[in-house]
Amino acid sequence: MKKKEVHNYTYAYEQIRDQILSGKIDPNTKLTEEKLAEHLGISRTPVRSAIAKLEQEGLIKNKRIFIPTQTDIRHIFQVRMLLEGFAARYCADYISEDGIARLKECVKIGHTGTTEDIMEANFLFHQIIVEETKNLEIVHIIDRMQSIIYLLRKTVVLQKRPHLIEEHAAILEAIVSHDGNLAEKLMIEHLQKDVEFSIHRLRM
Amino acid sequence: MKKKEVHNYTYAYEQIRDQILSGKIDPNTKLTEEKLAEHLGISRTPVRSAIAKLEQEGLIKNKRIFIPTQTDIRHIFQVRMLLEGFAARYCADYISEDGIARLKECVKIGHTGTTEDIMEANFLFHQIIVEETKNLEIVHIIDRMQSIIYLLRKTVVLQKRPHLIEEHAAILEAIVSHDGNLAEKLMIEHLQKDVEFSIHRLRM
DNA sequence: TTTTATAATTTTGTATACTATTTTATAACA
DNA sequence: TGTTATAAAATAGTATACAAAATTATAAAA
Repeated sequence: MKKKEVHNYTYAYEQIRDQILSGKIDPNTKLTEEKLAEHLGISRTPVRSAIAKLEQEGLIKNKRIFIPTQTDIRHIFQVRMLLEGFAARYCADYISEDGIARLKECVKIGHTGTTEDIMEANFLFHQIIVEETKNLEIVHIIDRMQSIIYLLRKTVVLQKRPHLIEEHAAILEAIVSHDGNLAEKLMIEHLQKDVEFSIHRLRM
Repeated sequence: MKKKEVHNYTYAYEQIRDQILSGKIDPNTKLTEEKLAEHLGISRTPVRSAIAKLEQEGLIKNKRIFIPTQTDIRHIFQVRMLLEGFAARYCADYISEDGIARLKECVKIGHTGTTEDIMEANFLFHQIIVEETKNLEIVHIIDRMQSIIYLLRKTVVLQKRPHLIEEHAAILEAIVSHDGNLAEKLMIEHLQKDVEFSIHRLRM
């Protein structure tokens, strides 16, 4: 019988991460350990651990929220194209029935849901494909990039990039019909369009 | 004029990492903060930071040196094949003169050097190709995997996997002759052979 | 006014003490 | 002998104090 009390450093990590990702912390403010600690009602020690982790994940740099350059984004998405392209190809052969059902649901929400729903569904569409590889290393790498990916997802959804959902539908279709080459190709093109649209819209 | 005094947590990180990678710490011992701190002549605080970082890099898990399963290794090398395959393809078009010269040197040492030299040259051969992409995201991902990669490199070099250096030479030749497709294909096959050989030899 | 030097302040890095938790050893029981 | 319960020891998590470093404010000089 294990009571898993959550440690303060986990609490601090999740709180700070979520506040950054949801835009609740102004990107220009300097994140000082003492203020964060005071705000969360804990001491500096667990806050330090949390910041260290967030720095390693690239969300924070020099105690400030990290805002990536155009080049940073292109590099990150190059990695996404390679890993998620592979994942899509893999899915065409090995995806589970449950995976297909969940992907279909994501596409459906993409057509009918609220903005917030669409944000979540877009995240999930990619997440499901990645997780279906059962490769935890890939899952972790994508996970570590979520902060930056979130920025772009916000842009393409809020500013309604054309054909976003149709592209998801096409990728799903390629997977369902076991066409791995096509699934990979479509995934790479899809991510490429996200980058170009976002970089243009964010005026980078 | 900035005097960059190295902090204790950096010192601790490097010391512990190097001791693990060089096999100076028995893989079965439990890494306790206090003993490490005492051994390094510093307090627990910077040691804690160092361990946290090493845990995130996958070198340590649950305060013990992490020994990957066969599946872990296959997953990590799947990522390597994707990223380094891309890197090799990229090099065929864009590698610098200096890069080619350094790769040639690695192949040469592979034929003539001591075991230790060959270890270093093998590391460098891959490292140079990865760095030539100028994609820091890819560089960092590969970097975070070095602990596991090191294990396999040790195996293939010490146990003299056949054709190891010849494969490097073939990859280099494909790069020099600007054949990106071939360079990628050879790199993937090369890594695949490393995995199969090592998993067999390590009896996993 | 701008620039530079110095002082004051803030913030981080480290040590240490204390508490909570986990692990290990010991003893009681089946 | 093996299993479970309890005590003890070891270890990790946290708070806090203080020192070192970085940052900011202030004053003096050009």
